[in-house]
Amino acid sequence: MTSPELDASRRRLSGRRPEMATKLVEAVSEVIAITGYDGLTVRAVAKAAGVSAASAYNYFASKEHLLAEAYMRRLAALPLVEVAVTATPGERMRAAVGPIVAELALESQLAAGIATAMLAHDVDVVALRDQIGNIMAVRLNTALGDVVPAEARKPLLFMLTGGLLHAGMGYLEYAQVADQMADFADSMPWKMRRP
Amino acid sequence: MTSPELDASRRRLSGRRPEMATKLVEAVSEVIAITGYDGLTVRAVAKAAGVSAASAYNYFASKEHLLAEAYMRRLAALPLVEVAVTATPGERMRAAVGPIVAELALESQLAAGIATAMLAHDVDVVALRDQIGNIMAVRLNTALGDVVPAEARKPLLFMLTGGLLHAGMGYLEYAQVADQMADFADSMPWKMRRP
DNA sequence: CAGTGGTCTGGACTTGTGTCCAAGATGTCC
DNA sequence: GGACATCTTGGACACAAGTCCAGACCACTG
Repeated sequence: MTSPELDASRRRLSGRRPEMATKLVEAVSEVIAITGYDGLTVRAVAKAAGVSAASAYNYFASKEHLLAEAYMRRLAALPLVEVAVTATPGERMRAAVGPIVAELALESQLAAGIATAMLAHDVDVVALRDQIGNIMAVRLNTALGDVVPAEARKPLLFMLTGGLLHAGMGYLEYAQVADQMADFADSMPWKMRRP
Repeated sequence: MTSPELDASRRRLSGRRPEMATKLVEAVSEVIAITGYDGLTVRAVAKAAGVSAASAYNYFASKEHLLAEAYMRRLAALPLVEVAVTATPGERMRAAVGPIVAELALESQLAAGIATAMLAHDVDVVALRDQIGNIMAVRLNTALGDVVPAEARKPLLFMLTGGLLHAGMGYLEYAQVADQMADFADSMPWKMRRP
C-alpha cells in the first residue's frame, strides 16, 4: 500500500501530544456505536475526535494501526489475573482468558475489524501486535504459574489464538472460547504441582 | 461494504462457464509471481486472465472471494492423507498438516492475503470458509483415525488454526507449524489404541 | 436468416485509503 | 514582543474496490 521505508518514522506517536492519540482511539468506539463497523472510516473517527483527517494520519499510519492501538490499550487495561493457589488448570485458564474474551464480546463489531487489523504488515501494526502477544503471554504465564509445565504453554497459546480466530469467524461465541480453553486445560493430564 | 442482501445470488459461479472462474483463479498466481502481492488487484487479475474487470466481478463478489476460492481449490487438490496403522499421533498430525503448510509456504505472499480474506463477512467468503474448514477437519480426522480420541480433535484443530495464524503473522515458518503440531500431538498422553 | 437470451466489455461513477502541501495556529525561548 | 520550530488544517491528489449500464458478442432455435 504505502511506500514502506520512505517515512516509517514520521508518524510515531510523537510523545509530545499523546492526548491526541487517546482522543482518536476513544473516538473509534463512538463511531462504531453510532454508525456500526461499516461506518468506521478514518475520516469519521477524526471528525468524531474533533480533529482533521490529515492529523489522524500523522498519528496512525493506517486504519489497521488505529484499530490495533485501540485493542492494545483495552488489553493493557484489563484487570490482572488472580487465581487461588489451589485452582485447577482450567480455572486458571479461565482467569487468564475470561477478561480478554469478555472485552471482545462487548464490541463484537470492533473485534471483527481487529482480527483483520492484526494481520497487516505495516511496521506500526507489527510492533503493536508484538505488544498484544506479549500481554496475552504474560497473562497466560502468570495464571498458569507452576501448575502447568512450560512446554504446554505454547500449545495453549496456539489454542487460544485459534479459538479467538474461530470466534472472529463466527463459529463460536467469544464467551465460549473461555469455556473451551478451560476444558482443554483440565482435560490435559499434565503433572500438576498441587500444594 | 456492498449492499448485502440486494443481489447475493447474482454472482454465484454460474455453472455455465466454469472455465472463466478457473482462468481467474489461475491468474491470481501469475499476477503474484510477476508483481508481488502488492500488485494483486482484481483488475490486474482480470487482465492477466484476458477478461474484463466487470466480468471478474460477475464471478467473484470481492477480492477476498477470489482469494478464498483460489485457496480452497488448492486445498481440495492436496494429496490424500496416508498413514501407517502403526503411526504415532505425531506422525499422523504431520501427514495431515504437512501438505497444507507446504502449499502455504510455496506462496507465502498469497498466504498472507488469504489469511485476511478468510475473515471477510461476505456470504460468498463464508461459504468458502466453511468448505475450507471442512477439508481441514476431514484431513485431521482421517489422519488421526481412532488413535486420537474424538474429544481431542477440537483442541488440535484450534491449535492448527492458531499455528497457521502465527505463521501468517511471521512468528513461525509454515514448515515449523507441522513440526509444532506433531510435537503437540505426541506429547499429549492420550490413550492410544495401538494395534 | 432473423430473433432471442444470456454473457462479456469498456467506461464512467462513488467511496474510502493514504499522501502531500501551502498556509494558519500554537507554542517556547530569549 | 519577535523569531523559531512544531502541529494542525483544508483541500487536492492518486489509486483500488465495487457498482452500474448500454451496447457488442456470441450460441441456439425456429
